[in-house]
Amino acid sequence: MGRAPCCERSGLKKGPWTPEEDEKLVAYIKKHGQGNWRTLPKNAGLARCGKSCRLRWTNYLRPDIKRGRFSFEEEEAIIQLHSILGNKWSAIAARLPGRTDNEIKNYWNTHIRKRLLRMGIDPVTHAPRLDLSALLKPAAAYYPTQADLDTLRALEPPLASYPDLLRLASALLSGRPAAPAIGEHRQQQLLPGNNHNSVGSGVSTPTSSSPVPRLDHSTTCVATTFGGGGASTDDVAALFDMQLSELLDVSDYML
DNA sequence: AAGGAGGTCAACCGCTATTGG
DNA sequence: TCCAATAGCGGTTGACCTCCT
Repeated sequence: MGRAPCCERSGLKKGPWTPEEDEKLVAYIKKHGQGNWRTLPKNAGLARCGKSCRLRWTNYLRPDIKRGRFSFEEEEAIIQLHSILGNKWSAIAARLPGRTDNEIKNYWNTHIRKRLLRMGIDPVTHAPRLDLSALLKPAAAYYPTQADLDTLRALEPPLASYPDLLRLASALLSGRPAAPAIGEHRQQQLLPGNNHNSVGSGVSTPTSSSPVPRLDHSTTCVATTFGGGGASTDDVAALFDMQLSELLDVSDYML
């Protein structure tokens, strides 16, 4: 597969699109459909390469694009999906109707990533980087102390406001299985094949080679085998991380 | 008021995947 | 099966904007 010569051809315009160019592109696609991006600019009377036209259309001009600030629900979904899919922006975008991969990528890099870092959460692994992470260290993971739970209880807003996290923390303390939590429910909803709001047909499903496959394990398995030695520290960390990120995410919105 | 710093986001770059001859 | 063309993806850049000093 050779490299596409694309924009390197001289005489093709680069940089920001003018309203006139937008008009031409929209009018052409409305009339003829997307078709062949390579020949589209010529047929539409645009001095742009096909790649540039495709990008402009998919990221900006498409009529179904939702513009404006991301809602809390969207942001929450992005964080959850990113913990499952990693930097698969197109796969994440396919699960957020009206949002483009570029928009989500930008939003992640400029907002969410920084906020997670500020909150002490690693945006790549989604693992807590707070002192709370002591709960997840191998030596303490299965037998956290009462002091550890007290730390969680002292959180503002109160941990009691988040029964799922509290339930998991209590399970950590008692060593008994945690009941299915909201994170599990959401993960079931968000995992490929379980989403009914998915748009587009070319959604790639994560494979074993996914960059962040940690949460491919069933959280139910983690929860029910918890305390019985069946769950790895990573599994527990992943589940706890999901709950914690939900807690911290909500608290950030309250600031 | 000026200008420097930092944030935002549209657009580009370079690569891989897919398709079709 | 091979190879070229094309589509699509994730990472990066840079112009523009806002905020701060």
